[in-house]
Amino acid sequence: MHKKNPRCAIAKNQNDTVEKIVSLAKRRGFVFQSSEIYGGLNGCWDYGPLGVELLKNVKEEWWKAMTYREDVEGLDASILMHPRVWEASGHVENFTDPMIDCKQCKARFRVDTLTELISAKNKEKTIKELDPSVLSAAGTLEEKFSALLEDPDKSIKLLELLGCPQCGNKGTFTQPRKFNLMFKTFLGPVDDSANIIYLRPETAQGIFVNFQNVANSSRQKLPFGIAQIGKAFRNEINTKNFLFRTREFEQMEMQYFCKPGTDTLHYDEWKERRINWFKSLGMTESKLRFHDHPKDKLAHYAKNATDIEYEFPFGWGEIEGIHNRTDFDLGRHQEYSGKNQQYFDEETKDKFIPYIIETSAGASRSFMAFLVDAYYEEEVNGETRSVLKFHPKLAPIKAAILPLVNKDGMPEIARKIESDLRPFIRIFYDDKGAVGRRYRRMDEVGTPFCITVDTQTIDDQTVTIRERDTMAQIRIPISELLNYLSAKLR
RNA sequence: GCGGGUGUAACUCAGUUGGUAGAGUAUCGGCUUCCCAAGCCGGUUGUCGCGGGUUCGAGUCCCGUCACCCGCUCCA
Repeated sequence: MHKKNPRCAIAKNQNDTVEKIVSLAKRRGFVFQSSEIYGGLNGCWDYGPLGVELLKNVKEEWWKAMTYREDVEGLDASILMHPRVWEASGHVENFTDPMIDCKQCKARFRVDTLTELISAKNKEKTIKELDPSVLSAAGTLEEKFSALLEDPDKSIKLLELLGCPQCGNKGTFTQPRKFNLMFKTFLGPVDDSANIIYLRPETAQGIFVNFQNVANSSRQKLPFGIAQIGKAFRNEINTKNFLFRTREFEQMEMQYFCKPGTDTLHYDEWKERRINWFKSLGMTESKLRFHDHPKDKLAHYAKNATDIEYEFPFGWGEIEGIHNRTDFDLGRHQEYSGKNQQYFDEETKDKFIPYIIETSAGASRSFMAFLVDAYYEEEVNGETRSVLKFHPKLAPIKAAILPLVNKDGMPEIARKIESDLRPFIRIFYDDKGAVGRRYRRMDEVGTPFCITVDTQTIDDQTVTIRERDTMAQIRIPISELLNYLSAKLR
């Protein structure tokens, strides 16, 4: 009866759905805007009482699925890392492209690739206008032009003289802006450029640099993985779509180290395991798909890459990436650190740098996908019932305890049940208002079970359990409650 | 970053040509209620996003700014 009808049946359009969820998230304490009383902070969100439970459950299920295995170890690396890490990883080089926009035609250009779009004749003419002495200096026209573009003082004037390659207008460029996606901060109390370090833009590097530590201390042999959950930070140009693109986010990553030649096999295996994880927690299968990266668009480190995408109301969006990173990362860290990152295979007696299969899921994005996927509006007796059909393992509150009326000894029995269950299960006690209203309140926050104490309870020590999705009730003895619920939550 | 839209109670929204801010829902306290947002009585809730300006007077007009949404762009 877990029917998966289109959740937009009542919502007027897709945008309404996100807005309703954002509203519900705030009203019921899932997600608040960061620093809200100060007007908010762009792209930052706080998890409220129910949100933190849902997020914790998502992470816990991931942790169990990924590390309760013989071949995967856990790790929790520091957010701050040695600056050389980000040189080795390629982030320093690749995260700092100055960009300009044409105010006229709205085209955007990377300054470092702008030179390719300008004709030689035009370059010469523009340089002559700006500073004729440059032309007589050594070097090719390309080099001179690029040098001017990179010069912080001269590039501004150069850009004023250049026509936009797309629309031809002059003087329509914005100032060049550096989009450095890594957050900078300072190690130590002195704001000295020598002390610049970064907030990690991904958790992966913390795993790579600990490869030898974990291998040596855990006595693992290839193939094996290292898993980590943690915050990462990217100074995104645009934040967008609620929790989907934020500047601070949480990743759930597992890097699987394997022998070259076996990498494709492991890549395929982890692809299947990872999409099945989302399915096993109730995510609608038709809203999940792989999006394989075309070979010509792969990142510099990858041999193969795919995204697990979820169909959000605003379209398909990546919730997890699975990449074959080859020996790029360990190779680079070996090169930059000077420390050997090879693995010695006892059986074949050969040494090699392991290949890495990466599974990198967004905890915040998964949170949002599970939240959006669970949201339904249903017609019940002419009224709209809004309900979050979370998998019981993910539900923030597992069960509510409701005395049908506040008299005849029912509250006393209900309170006794509450105190018996509370050490084991996240529960909620509610005696306010009509029971129908209480059921609906629990539906709205996704509580899978409601335990109701009624007159019959007083006679025979049984209670009803009302199931969220079907609204059907069964009656069981109070003494069986914990067993019953535990089985359902397992 | 550009363009467009929106910011008024916890939520959804009214608010007239500028004249001391409202509704529904929610929430809280009662009464009533034996199973799906029922009813009755009463109570609480506001930096009108923020800052300036115009004005005797600004939620309303102007400027700036912040945040959110949509589109473009971006997303090693």
